[in-house]
Amino acid sequence: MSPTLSPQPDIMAMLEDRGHRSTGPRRDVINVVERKMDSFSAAQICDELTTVGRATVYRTVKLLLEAGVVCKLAMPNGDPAYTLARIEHHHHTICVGCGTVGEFRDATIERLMRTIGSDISGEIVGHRMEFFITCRDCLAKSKD
Amino acid sequence: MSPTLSPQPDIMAMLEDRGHRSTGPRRDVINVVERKMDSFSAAQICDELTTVGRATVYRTVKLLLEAGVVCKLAMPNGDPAYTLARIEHHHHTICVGCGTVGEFRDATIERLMRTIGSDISGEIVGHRMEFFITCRDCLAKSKD
DNA sequence: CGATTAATTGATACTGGATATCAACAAGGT
DNA sequence: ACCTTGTTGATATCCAGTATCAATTAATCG
Repeated sequence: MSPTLSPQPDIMAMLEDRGHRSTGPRRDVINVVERKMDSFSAAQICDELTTVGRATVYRTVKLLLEAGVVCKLAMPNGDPAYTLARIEHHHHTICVGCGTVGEFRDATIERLMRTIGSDISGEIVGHRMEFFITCRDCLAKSKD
Repeated sequence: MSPTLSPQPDIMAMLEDRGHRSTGPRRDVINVVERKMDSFSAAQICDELTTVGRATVYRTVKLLLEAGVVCKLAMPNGDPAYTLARIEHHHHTICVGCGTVGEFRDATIERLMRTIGSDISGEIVGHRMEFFITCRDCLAKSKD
């Protein structure tokens, strides 16, 4: 029915593997998050899930973050947003016009990492990389 | 006396050029920021400058941010931090051990930007890039 | 210099994201 | 069914940052 972009593993099972219990509220949050095709905020989840407490929503999102199921990223203005991670290791493009978030992976970046590693006194343990773009649709719109 | 890392231009003058007035509170904030050799938070400035109101500190930091005098960056845990910008266009390394922030510039990155530009449907208007590292000192410490 | 005008200040209240507290509750093993 | 321990959620709190607005002050003009 839905055009499975990339079949999500059983997210609740992933959390159970990490030692967390399968509870109703958690399944509810996961169900909502799982359907998100674009970025979302924890507050949005709260709004859509009035049955689950605020604290639990934030806690569950945090668990998902730790499990790598979702990514936390920063919009151009710094506001945080979450996205369902569809690609293992990837980076984000964020349209400054409409806020749509895209994922991409580029081997060049990973190669660059290693290059930079040798320029830096210390050991790279991670990175954050976000590209702010004007997407095709917004470019088209801006042309009147 | 102090080993002038790179002679700071008159920051207050830069703000005046941007149409802002030279006021006591602003000069106070700038004086404190100017001396920062590492990253800092707006709250820290407030603590060190009890004579200046919270709102004014935040406002002034924002002006400095807009003028490109300071950079806002995100620590590994997402907490915001500011640093004095010493290099025109650069990226940051943040030590996850001690929180020390470094700046670096790499032509490869700028080249990469262009490469990626062609892979993305839309136009790149900006980017954010941060490297989380374990610095030499912390590496040494961890070796006992 | 002193008057005018518009920017600035700062106390206060507020927003929004997120976490701490803690008593009530439920999951899952025995 | 029972017990232990993880989980929940209402509430309070925290933190970064912004809105408000009357009082103040910088820069300009005469």
